[in-house]
Amino acid sequence: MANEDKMKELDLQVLRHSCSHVLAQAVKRLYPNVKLGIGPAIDTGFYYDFDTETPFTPEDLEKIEAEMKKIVKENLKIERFELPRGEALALMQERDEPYKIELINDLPDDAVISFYKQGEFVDLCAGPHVNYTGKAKAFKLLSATGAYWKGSEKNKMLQRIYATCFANKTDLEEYLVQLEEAKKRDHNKLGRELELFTTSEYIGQGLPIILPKGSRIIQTLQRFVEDEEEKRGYLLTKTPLMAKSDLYKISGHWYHYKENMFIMGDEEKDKEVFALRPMTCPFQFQSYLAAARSYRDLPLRYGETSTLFRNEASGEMHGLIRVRQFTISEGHIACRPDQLEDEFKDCVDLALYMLKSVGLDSDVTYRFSKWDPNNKEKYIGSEEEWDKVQARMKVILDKLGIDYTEADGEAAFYGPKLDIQIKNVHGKEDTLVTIQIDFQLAERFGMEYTDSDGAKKYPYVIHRTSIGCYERTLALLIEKYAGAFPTWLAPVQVKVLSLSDRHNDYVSEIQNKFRENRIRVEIDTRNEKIGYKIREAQLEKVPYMLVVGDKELETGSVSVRSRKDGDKGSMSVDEFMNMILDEIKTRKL
RNA sequence: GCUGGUGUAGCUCAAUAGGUAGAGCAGCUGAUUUGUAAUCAGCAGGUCGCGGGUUCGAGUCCCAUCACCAGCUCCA
Repeated sequence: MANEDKMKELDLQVLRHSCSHVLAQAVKRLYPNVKLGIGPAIDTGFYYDFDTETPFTPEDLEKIEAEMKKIVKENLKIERFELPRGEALALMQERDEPYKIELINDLPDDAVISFYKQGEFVDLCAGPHVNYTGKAKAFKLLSATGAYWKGSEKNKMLQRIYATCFANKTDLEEYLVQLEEAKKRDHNKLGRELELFTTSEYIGQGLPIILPKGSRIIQTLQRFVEDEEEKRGYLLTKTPLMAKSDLYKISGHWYHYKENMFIMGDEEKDKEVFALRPMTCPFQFQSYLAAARSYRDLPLRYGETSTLFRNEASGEMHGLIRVRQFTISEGHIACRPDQLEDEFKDCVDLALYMLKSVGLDSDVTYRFSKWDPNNKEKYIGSEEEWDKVQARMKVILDKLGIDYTEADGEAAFYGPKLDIQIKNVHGKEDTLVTIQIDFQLAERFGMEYTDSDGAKKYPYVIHRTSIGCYERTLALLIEKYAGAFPTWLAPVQVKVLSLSDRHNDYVSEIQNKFRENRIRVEIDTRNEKIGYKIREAQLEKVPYMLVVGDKELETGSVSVRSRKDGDKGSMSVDEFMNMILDEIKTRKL
């Protein structure tokens, strides 16, 4: 980013932060009893949290926005002042702002305590700010939602108002249009419109029904993944979808993951209690345990297209991105310490190859997810072990030369992770691919191998996905391509359109030929005008439409229309077939 | 799980202040045999998410519940 752009970005942050004060001032004017939380600038604008007895309605937002416009018009001077801790607390006491008092008490002893004042409004704030409220001309309130104080569900839920603000009206308008455009790509809307998936209230929340077209895309991805894993020496397993609680007690899931598991039976009453599997690891470990292992057997790479069940809280489900049942390209690699680096690198290589193949490689970021040393009960293993394995992982990551951020408290309960993150159309980030180093579960399960010196040792286990879970990946692909998938992924690759019913036999002939060559083809021989059929195929986002009439019938050709470029003229059936087969084979994006 | 919003035909949406549901598209039937983004006509389609309640009367008001959406928390 150029220096100038950075400055602009910074200016915008300051402006947005000031705009959040204007919002808070407006709220205090209209609802004096409301208590102030915090109001920072964010990527897309800003928010402010308020403690209020009666949540804000959409009508309230309109009133607040009108009041904000007044404050902007009043063009109040924004002034900074500092107070010693005692006086700062007294001021907030006097203004009856309990959350601000808590914030002051949280500040370190040597902190400078600053306030910003505009007209009658005063807020505890580090700043900086613009100098007059008149600068915040281009803003818009977007939504009101609940948000926990200090982000903890143990605390009271405050009311958050989200808004956006730009340097000028043009930028604001542009952003709002962009928001609307993004909504059109939303997989949850588009995926249903394109008949890729649906949901049923009789089946339940977080349990999407993948329709034939969506299934075809997933199948294409799955075949690709399984073939590639086979090439890379993976061993395929088919393990059960459920197990007795005994298994999860060994793995630790029973103690660290129970609230996310679907458990069948009552521990008090039943002799055996079963649970649907939330992860595949303990199952694939049984495969390792099926024979005595030598150092020569390692690495052992197990792969499985694995369906998992996780009992997510009801409010957490989202389209295909967050569901209760999903299928994932799951894999576990047992390896010796000296193999760890190469195996890890191969996992990253595999994931990147997959992402590149579907065109998502430039949309992801990397996160090194570590444990939280202040929250040890969430994890198994000792501090020394965690430090050691995290240090080793860091070395590997640095050698890979990828640009990653570090995140405390994001590790799995059994080990640190490299998470490949992606943002959806609403800007919300999720994990697409994860590669984890597990230094503990092998020992728990007694997964030994005999080393060259005759000693029994435990291998490292890498838990990894190669393309993430298929539901989520499909969702992101829908959004990436706005439903217009590359030909190799498209559920329908060609649609053959007849001009009139005398051409129907020829259409069927072409259909059969394409099917034999595994080109996904549909035909439209309805008694409709060609323009109508084209419009429909175009809205279904089919990559190629073939128009056939008398001319084509006589010469054994087809008239090709591409979704992207329109009419491409005529060519022979074989010529077209070779072209599209090549496009599919090379996975052209 | 929490906060707020939404729920009328397959889809998109109407229904004045509570008086018994309407349109476009899709579907079906018929006519039209069509040359690159919508041919015309007719027909059919709804226990207004589900369950209670208030009322002479509820799509409209109240309660509960389910699902969907945005956000928080949580996560692949």
